[in-house]
Amino acid sequence: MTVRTRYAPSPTGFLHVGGAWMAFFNWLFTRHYRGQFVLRIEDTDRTRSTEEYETSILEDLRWLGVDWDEGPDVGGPYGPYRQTERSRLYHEQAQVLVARSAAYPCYCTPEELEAERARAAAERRPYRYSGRCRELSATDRALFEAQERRPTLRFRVPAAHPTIVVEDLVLGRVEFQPGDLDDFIIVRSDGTPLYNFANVVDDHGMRITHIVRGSEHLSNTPRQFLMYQAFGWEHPKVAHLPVLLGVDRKKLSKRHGDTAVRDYAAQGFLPEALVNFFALMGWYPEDGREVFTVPELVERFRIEEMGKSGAVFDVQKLTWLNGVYMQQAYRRDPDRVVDLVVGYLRRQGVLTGEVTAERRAYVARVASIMGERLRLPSDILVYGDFFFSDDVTYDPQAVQKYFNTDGVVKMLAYMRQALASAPDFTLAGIEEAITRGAESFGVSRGVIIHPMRVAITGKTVGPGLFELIEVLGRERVLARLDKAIDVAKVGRLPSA
RNA sequence: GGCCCCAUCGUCUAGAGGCCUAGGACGCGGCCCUCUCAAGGCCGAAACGGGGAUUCGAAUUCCCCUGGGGCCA
Repeated sequence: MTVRTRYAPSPTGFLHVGGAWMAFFNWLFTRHYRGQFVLRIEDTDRTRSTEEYETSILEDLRWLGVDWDEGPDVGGPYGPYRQTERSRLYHEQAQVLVARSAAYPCYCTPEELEAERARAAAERRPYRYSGRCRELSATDRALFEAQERRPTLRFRVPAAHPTIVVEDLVLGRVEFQPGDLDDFIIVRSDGTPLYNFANVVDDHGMRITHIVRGSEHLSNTPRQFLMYQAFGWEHPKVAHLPVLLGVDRKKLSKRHGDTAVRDYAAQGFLPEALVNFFALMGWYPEDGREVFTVPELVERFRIEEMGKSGAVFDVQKLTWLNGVYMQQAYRRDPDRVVDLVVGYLRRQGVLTGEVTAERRAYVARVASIMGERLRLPSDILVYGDFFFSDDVTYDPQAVQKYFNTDGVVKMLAYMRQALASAPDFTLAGIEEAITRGAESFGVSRGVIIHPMRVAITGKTVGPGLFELIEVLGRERVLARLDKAIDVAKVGRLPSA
């Protein structure tokens, strides 16, 4: 039997990392079994659903590398793949249930139901719909209709039904007592289907064999199983995955800051890092390895090994993993990393206008000497803002520490001349000049290097000094040394 | 309120009765390396929510409690 699964987002916002995580595991499970993955758009909330969001969700899924075999954009044999285009099906299937007396119209008004609920609360017993419309006669119905009451459709939970057993692929066996269920509504009085019901119709209609979804749907499962039974359909196998949590251990939501996949994309997180990180939230291979290619994940993933408890989305670990993938990406395709960095610098307004080949080559050189420091494109500015602005910002602590020593001015002036007259301004030439400088002052190179770094970059951290001097070029380095000498003469920042 | 799910270091987790003085990773601290930072190497702090029960022996099984989450209302 071919495995068929689905991911069914509502196009009411951008793809969320929680949703992406769920989509990814559905996809991973499906690909592991060489199955078919269906994308269904649950756009019944017409007030909040938009085409733009739908498009963006498809884009973001593709960006992550999650592809589908059937969906609203590619079609397929079991369409349509948008719920709004399937209303006729829900209506037809509802009538099937009514015809079988598995569902019935309920004319109770919200006020009447509220009264029932209040009474239950007063008597301190759990509220369940009384079932007063269960056995309405034709006359009763005619009477209600005459009052222009618009009925909802309720599913008739079979009396004396045996325990409903859910064999969950992740949670194991979970039992539900039918007596705890009341006759639930499947179609609203305005004729629109409820989530649970539409889901059953869609999943069966789309020949879904395995439902992989969030654990918030576990409680819906017995109701859905009952509906499958009433239809005479075999229910799909189910797997309920935990929900992703924010740092406060609450379900991840927009309150937790950046949660949209495109926010992460915009920050320069790589899809392969994100996807690898997703895999690690809820599943670990037996050998404890953490870095995996997607094909490896597809091969090794087993849904039975999924964790049952909710995982906190830890950006720090994601960032670390992104660094791992950045290095790999740089080794394989430096242009890709340069593109990311250029994109970041443009968004930051550091690069403006057309990025010429020359400008790009400069960024590429900066990126190359950044090495492992580049975990995210933004690290280019964390460690190398001075590459993109001649107006160096001096770190006060750095000035304090390295410009207060006696002889710094003299030493910087000396080195300025040494670099000005260095026969060749290559890495070797620069290193030689500095080494000679240290010798003539009778100090170790570090004594010279630290103040020079502060003088040229304004900070104490960053790429190797020789490299950075070479990339900056003689002219700019000399200008910065001149300026720094003025600063060092005062020994502190000019009070500005 | 009823029902259901979950529970190991700050975080992601390994662990399916003895291999656990509870392992790894991120993060954190220290040392080494080193022109700084990062990377790398070494070291360290850091967890089985509580209580019963079963067993020669429990992180691992069962029960209760607590805490968190969800569905229905």
